[in-house]
Amino acid sequence: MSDRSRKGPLDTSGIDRIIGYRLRRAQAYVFQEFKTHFDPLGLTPADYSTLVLIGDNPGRRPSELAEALGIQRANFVPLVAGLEAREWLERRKSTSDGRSFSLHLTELGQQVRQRADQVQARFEQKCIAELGGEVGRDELLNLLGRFRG
Amino acid sequence: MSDRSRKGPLDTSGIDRIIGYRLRRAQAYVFQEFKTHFDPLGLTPADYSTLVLIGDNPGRRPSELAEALGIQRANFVPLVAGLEAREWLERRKSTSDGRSFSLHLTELGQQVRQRADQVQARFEQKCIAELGGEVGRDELLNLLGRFRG
DNA sequence: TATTGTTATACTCTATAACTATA
DNA sequence: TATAGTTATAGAGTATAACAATA
Repeated sequence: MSDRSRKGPLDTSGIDRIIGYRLRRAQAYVFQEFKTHFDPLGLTPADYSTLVLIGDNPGRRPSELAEALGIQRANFVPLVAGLEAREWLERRKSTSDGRSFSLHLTELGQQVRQRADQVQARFEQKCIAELGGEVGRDELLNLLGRFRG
Repeated sequence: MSDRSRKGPLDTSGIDRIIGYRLRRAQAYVFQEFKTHFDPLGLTPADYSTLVLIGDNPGRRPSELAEALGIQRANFVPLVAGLEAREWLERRKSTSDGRSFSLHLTELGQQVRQRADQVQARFEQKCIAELGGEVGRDELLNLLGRFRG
């Protein structure tokens, strides 16, 4: 029996206790699954969260939305440009502040959001099943919410 | 009262129910905190997990370790090169397979790992406190482990 | 033929500084 | 002078294809 060819599985107990590492692995897995679900719609995770946030908060400014999403306002620019190019949202010049404008979903954008919400609901059910039911999902969101709180 | 200057906080209830989004936010926060803790040691999150995994599994091949870490073996190359350049690990040519070699922590690498483990233990305590105690930590790791399981 | 480590490359995400036009 | 949106850019992280040496 050669000692080098078959050593059995690796000991991952050390890295498996690192919260940040486990968060990275879980996030990578869920994002990958998310992408396969949303690929037919042509929506990235960032696209979808932006669509939802603007849909729920019409008329807001880019910098407000970027901050709520936890991204730099500079990185929000190409995101908005992409959604605008597909005519899913529109910018309306602010009457009170010439530097700024407000963001709104178009009719088409609202339809896309509705379809995306249905895909999200299906994907959410898959995640909930993996988490062992809605109690597990609620507990996970609760625990994640304790960071930064 | 101008209707545009003060609209109050945004409605984030939509995005806050998206598991992938919440995982991204939590992971970004924990990684950022991790980095501030590990900056004095010159260790990135990937460096530290690699150090731990090799320390717990001396003599393994790069492709085994890369797979266990969930990264491409191509992307593992510069990671190992960086640790080797600092003389924290060494490669020993395999006697049974001329293509491969085994990875081991050097004495210096083991010392660095010990110091890093202490930093990690402190950081872990901070995370546990934010999670409301060890029960919260255990529950979080348990839930994260249900993905991909 | 298949596999190991490697190189090259490209694409995404993220972070920073600086510009412009307004305020 | 300060702020909003924007541009440019650089650095990570990640994914793929292909190559040389070895099996």
